[in-house]
This record gives sequence, structure tokens and C-alpha cells, in this order.
Amino acid sequence: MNQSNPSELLTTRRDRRIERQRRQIMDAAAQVFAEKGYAATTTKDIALAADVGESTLYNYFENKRDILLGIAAYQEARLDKVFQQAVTMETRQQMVDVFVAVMDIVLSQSHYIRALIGEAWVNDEILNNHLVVRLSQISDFLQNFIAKRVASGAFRPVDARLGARMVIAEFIGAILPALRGVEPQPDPRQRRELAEGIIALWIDGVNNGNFR
Amino acid sequence: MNQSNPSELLTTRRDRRIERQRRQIMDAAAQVFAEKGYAATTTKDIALAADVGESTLYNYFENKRDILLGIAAYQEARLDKVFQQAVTMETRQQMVDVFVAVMDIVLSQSHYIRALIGEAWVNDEILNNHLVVRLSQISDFLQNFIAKRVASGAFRPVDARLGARMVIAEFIGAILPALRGVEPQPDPRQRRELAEGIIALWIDGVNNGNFR
Amino acid sequence: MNQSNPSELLTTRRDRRIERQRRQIMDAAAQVFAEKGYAATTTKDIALAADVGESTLYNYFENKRDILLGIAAYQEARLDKVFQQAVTMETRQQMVDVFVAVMDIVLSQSHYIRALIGEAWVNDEILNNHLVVRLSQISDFLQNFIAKRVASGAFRPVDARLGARMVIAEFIGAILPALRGVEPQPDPRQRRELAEGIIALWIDGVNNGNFR
Amino acid sequence: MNQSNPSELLTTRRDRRIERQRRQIMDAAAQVFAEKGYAATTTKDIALAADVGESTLYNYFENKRDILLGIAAYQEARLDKVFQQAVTMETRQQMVDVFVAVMDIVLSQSHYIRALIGEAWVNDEILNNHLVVRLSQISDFLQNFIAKRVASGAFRPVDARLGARMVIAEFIGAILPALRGVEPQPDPRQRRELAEGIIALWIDGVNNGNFR
DNA sequence: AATGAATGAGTTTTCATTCAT
DNA sequence: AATGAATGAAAACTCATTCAT
Repeated sequence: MNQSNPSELLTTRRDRRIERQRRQIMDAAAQVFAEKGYAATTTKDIALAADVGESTLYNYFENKRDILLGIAAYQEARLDKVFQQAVTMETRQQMVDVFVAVMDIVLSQSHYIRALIGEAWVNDEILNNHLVVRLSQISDFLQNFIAKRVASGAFRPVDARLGARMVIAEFIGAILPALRGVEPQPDPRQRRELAEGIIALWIDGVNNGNFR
Repeated sequence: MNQSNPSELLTTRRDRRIERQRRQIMDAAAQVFAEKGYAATTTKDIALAADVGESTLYNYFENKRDILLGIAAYQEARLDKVFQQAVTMETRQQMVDVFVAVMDIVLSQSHYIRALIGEAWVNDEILNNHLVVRLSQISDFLQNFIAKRVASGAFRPVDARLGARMVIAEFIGAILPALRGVEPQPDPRQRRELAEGIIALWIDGVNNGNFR
Repeated sequence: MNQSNPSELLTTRRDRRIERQRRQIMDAAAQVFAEKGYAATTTKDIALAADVGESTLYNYFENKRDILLGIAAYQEARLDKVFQQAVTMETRQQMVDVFVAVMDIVLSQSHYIRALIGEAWVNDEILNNHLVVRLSQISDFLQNFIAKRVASGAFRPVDARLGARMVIAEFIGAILPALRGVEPQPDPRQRRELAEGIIALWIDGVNNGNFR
Repeated sequence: MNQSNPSELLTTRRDRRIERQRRQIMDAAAQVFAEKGYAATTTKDIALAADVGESTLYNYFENKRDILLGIAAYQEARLDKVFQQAVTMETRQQMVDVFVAVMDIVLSQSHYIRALIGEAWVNDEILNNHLVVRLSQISDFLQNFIAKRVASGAFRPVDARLGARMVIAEFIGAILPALRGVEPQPDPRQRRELAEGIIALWIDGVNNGNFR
């Protein structure tokens, strides 16, 4: 690591400082957006949460909306990484592992996700560019996962599309209370149990064989 | 001008007119709240949608928030009626019927529900008094429904609480895209198929007996 | 004046009230714009001068710029009327009359003109749409006026374009000090003398016949 | 590193560098002031145009206004030089020469002048200290020039004050379009023709002897 | 009962200036 | 000397609410 070019180093250092500050602001903003929603959050709220002057925000973001978009963009990178590991999923146990992994990620940055979901509820741009895109990927993967097992006879001839949507719904249903803050975040053991319970229900249903 | 009981009649007529106007305003407001969210909606938006002057709103509601609360209260009455019929649910077919009935109600007043969900996402008062209350009732009923069948041996020994939450999640997952407006509302036949598919999955799972 | 349609009357009255208020704001704004320039004038300045709340401005104009454009548009109507009488100009005496008439108009609404000139100095839109347009009309008329007299032998073979520009320059040079406020506005007698002096100089020059 | 007189030399070199930088900033600022006007120009605009950091401006000027005053002061020096040669003006030809000389100077630094005129329009300090002062000198000189020729019988008995103001107005009217940027700057030949035309008109008028 | 108009209290955003490096 | 970053003060503009009619 012989640093022959000092100016390059300086630039890097400066860039890192800027990036750190940007992230700190996004972090504070995501927190407030999550609690009050984007529209009800004032730049003053954000500045207070980020512990900077209100005008300082504008050294890092064009405007308030740009902070939201920054949050959304930053989020993408982190989420995309996780979904890649889903590809290896084969056995019931691996499904549980992936489930837990995604839950970990989502809950570890819950205020980012909560902020985005809240805005996506009223904002088509955020919805389509940041949530629908991602959910479609997941849904496609799951549909394929189901269809293959239906073909092999491992699964009953269920509608792959509906099946995929239901897993997603169950997953969301499982974490939503914690995301929204009505329930505390589950600890690691609870997460695994939750995941196992959901997967078991999804695979085997509730029926003992004689309910009709 | 034959008024057998002028004062009583007038009051009644007047009350009805007032109530009609209130409802018209709530309807218009719910529409706008659903689209833009409560915080981003201005009283001007509401007045325009309701086709009245902005200050006229204040003859029917204390303030902007009061319109939201009015919407929430109005909603309760309508929803409560539906849930009562759920009590009779016994067979798989009856489950489907209830499912469809609730779906019909929810989708028929989708902008009310959409408005409330949006606000509940950031507003604990709305969340607790209007959504959690209702979902708890449903969850309690479902847990009991499941527990009884587990006890009778009709269902496998599943966690009743988790089972209940999963039905709810699946139901919500099924109608959310239409509620949010990313998908068109399903027609009656599609609703029944959807309900049947979900119930079938929930009861029997995807497993063909040999997936582990 | 049998007013058979009361609603029409009401509308008219209301419209008149709105128009009066708009004009009052434009008047106050023109005053401040003239003194400080558009950019240095705050909406607070305007509101104070118009004796209304700052937010009231926005009931009558979209934004600050719109007030300026309102002033410009309002100005057009008044100026255009004057220039029409110029067409009759034939004799030296009539030239003086027109000169005085235009001077009267311009000085009677000096703060409007001063505001516009100030902004036209830095704003191409205002310059082209409101000053150049008008000056071109005048210049065209004058060029024609000169060309005809050159053709008839009444004038020496001067360049009509230059001649026209020079009358305009002389006129502006005559009123500019009063417009800008460095000199008091000339009284009617002074205006006539000024007009006569300028026309005389323009027609006959300074030469006594032997300066070369 | 042979410095015969290190401290003196350094100071001098340093002073020159400082002066060069000041001038560069004033030049950039004048350019932007000319285009947008002083009030609408931000320090960021100036810094960008001068290609320095925003805070660097404050090493050379007290504040934004000080830059404007610097421009005004710098301008004086350059203009004063020119007016001195006017004293020699005697013949018609010499008048044209002076006219052209002043036109050259003014147009060569048009953005300085344009910036100052723009600000003088709304700022009495700039107007009086920088424009009126100068124009008064010129006017005085011209009045004297005219009065002498009226006394000698070379000129008709015109009002010297009005005559002076008219030459000035004609000069300004001739270069204003180029100054403001609505017309391209005239090339040297055009300048001479313009000057000759104006002087001719001023001296001999348009009359062919029989217009009244 | 309906509403046009006015506005105070904020909200977002801008910008000249300072300061630490 | 140069400047990136921070910011107080103020700008333009918004909006829920009131009030007179």
C-alpha cells in the first residue's frame, strides 16, 4: 500500500467524510420518516435528529425528497445482496435459513424499510421503483421454485403464482408487527421458531387429513 | 305546506341533510387521503374533491384531523356488521363464503380502508383504535376456531396464534395489490377462486406427502 | 339599467373587487420594485407596501414573478392606447403634442415603467416581450415618418433608422432623470418647453450654417 | 534564490499577486452582475465564474457589496483617462474621434458598465458616486463647448444644457443596444459611421430648410 | 348553511458569511 | 492564501383555520 499519490488519498478521505455525513443524515431521516411518515416530517425534524443545522442538509441533498430517494437507493444495495443467497434454497431446512436471513436483514434496518413502505403506500414512483421491482424478483423466483416441485410431484398441483404470493404474504405478516412497532423485534431464537412455524404451515397446511 | 309536526320534521330533515353532507365530505376526503396520504392532503384538495368551499368543511368537522376520525368511525360500523356473520363459519365452504364476503366489503370501500391503513402506518392512535382492535377480534375468533379443531383432531397440533396470523396475512396479501391500486379489483368469480385457493393452501399446504 | 340577472351582477361586483385588490398589490409592488429592483424586493416589502398580509399576495398572484408579469401586462394596455394618437402626427407642432402626451403618460405611471426598465436590464423575457416590442413599433413608425419626408424633400437624406433611434434616445434622455428620480418631474409648462426644445434641435440641429 | 531585497521584493510580488486575483474576481463578478444584476447574483455564482472557492472571495473583499464597489472604483480610473482627451475637441472631425474613442472604451469593458448601470438604476450611492459624477463632468464640458460656439455665432442660440443632454442621450442611445446585448457590438468601421451619423444629425438636424 | 377572503404560523429552501484546517 | 463545510437569518411560499357576510 505504497501511497504514491497523496491527492488521490485526500480525495478519498474527503469522499468518505461526505459519504459518512450523507449516511448519517439518511439514517436520522429514515428514523423520523418511519415514525411520522415522509409528508409529516419537517426538514427541521430531520436536522434535529441528525444533529446538524437545517441548512446543512442542503449541502448533502438537493431537497427533502432527495433524502427519501437517497434512502431508497441506499436500501437497494443492501437488500439485493441478501436475495442472492436465496438461490441455493432446496430443502425445507434451507427455506427456513433463507427466511431467517431475510428477516434479520429487514429487521436490522427496520426504520429504512418502514419509511419506504409508508411512502410507497401513497407514492407510485417509490412503490414501483423500489418495492414492486424487488417483490417481483422474489415472486418470480418462488414461482419457479414451486413450479419445479409441482412438476416433480413433490408438491401438489397448486397455482404457483398464488403459492408464491402466499409465502410472501406470510413472511410479511410475520414481521409486520415488529416493523410497525406494535410488537418487539423477535430475538434470534424466536425468529427461527417463527420461520419454522410458517414454513411448516405453508408446506403441510393445518389439515390432519380429514377436514373438508 | 302541511307540516303535521313542523319542528320535529324540520330537525329530522335537517339532520339527514347534514348527515348526507358529512358523508359526502368524508367520501371525497377518503378518496384523496387514499391517493396522497393524510399529511400530504390539503383542505383545499378535500374541498375540491367534495365540491364545496374550503371553509364549508368547518361547518361539518372541527378540523382536518376530525375528518379522518370521522372516516375511521364511519368505517367501523360497516365492518363490524360483516364480522358477525363469521361466527357461523364451520365447513371449508363456509370459510370461503366468509372470505369472499369480507373481500367484497373491503374492496367496495377500498379508498376508506386504504386511507386508514396509510395513516395507521404512522399514527398509533388510528392504528390501535381502528385496526389493531379489529384485527385482534378477528385473530381471537380465528385462534379459537383453530384451537377447537386441533382439540377435536381435525387439525394438526399447530400453533393457533400463528395459524390465525397466517390466515389474516394471506387474506391481506390477497387483496393488498387491489387495495393499493397496483392490480385491478378482482371480479366476483376471481374473488371466489382466490378465496378457494387460499383456503385450500392454508388447509392442506403445498406438500404432496413427501417433501421434507 | 334594469338588472334582471342578480347573479351576473354579483359576479361582476366580485370580479371588480378582485381586480381592484390585484391592482392595489401591483401598484404597491411597482413602487417597491422601482425603488429597490425586483430581485432585491421581498414579498414582505410588497405586503407591507400593499398593507396586506404576506400570504394574501398569493391569493391574487401565483408567485412573486407573477406580480411582475402582472405589472408588465397591465402596463401594455395603458401604453398602447397612447401610441395610437401618434399616427396623426404631421407638423412640427403635432410632434410636440405627441411628445408631451407620451411624456405625460410615462411620468404619470413612472414607477411602473421604472420597475419594468430595471428588470428588463437583466431579464431578456421582460426586455423582449415588453420593451423591445413596443420600441420597435415606435421605431418603425418613426422610420416611416422620416423616410416619407426624406422622399418628399422636406428632410435631408438622413438615415431613417438612425434618425428614428435618435428621437427615441432624445426622448428617453429627456425623461430619464425624472423617471429615475434624480430630478423632479417637470411641470406641464416645462414638459412643453422640453418637448419643443428637443424637437427643434432634432429638426434643425445646432448649426448656424457655418460649423464644419 | 538571489533576492537582493527579500522583504520588499516579496511584498511587491505578493501585492501584485493579490491585485491580480482581486481583478480576476472583479472581472468575473462584473460579468455575472451584468447578466443577472447584483441582487440576483449569488456569491456562489461569482466564485464559480472566478473559478475560486466561495470563501476565497472573502480574502479579497469584505463582502459581496464590496466587490461591487471595487468594480465601480476600478472603472473610474479607466474612464477618467478617456475623458481627458475630449478637451482637445474642436472640429466636427475631432468630435467624431472623441465619440469613437469613448465608444471603444465603453464597449471594451461593457460588462463592467452594464453591471454598474444596472445597479445605479436602484442604488443611489452607485448612481451618484459613479454615474452622475461622471456624466456631470461630461455635461459641463459639453455645455461649455456649446456655449462658446453659440457666443461665437457658430451655433444657433440653443439651450446649452439641453444641447449637452441631447448629445449624451444620443451617444447612450447609440451604444445601449450593444451594451445590453440586444445587438452585436459594432465593428470599428460601423462605430465610425455611427459616430459620424450622430454628430451630423446633432449638428445639422434633419431639416432641409423648409420643414416647420 | 355556505363561502370568499385574509392571515399567522409554519415549511422548504437560499444565501452571505464564518471558521477550522 | 485557499477552501470545504456549517450555519443563522431570511427568503419565498403553503396551509389550516377564522371571520364577516
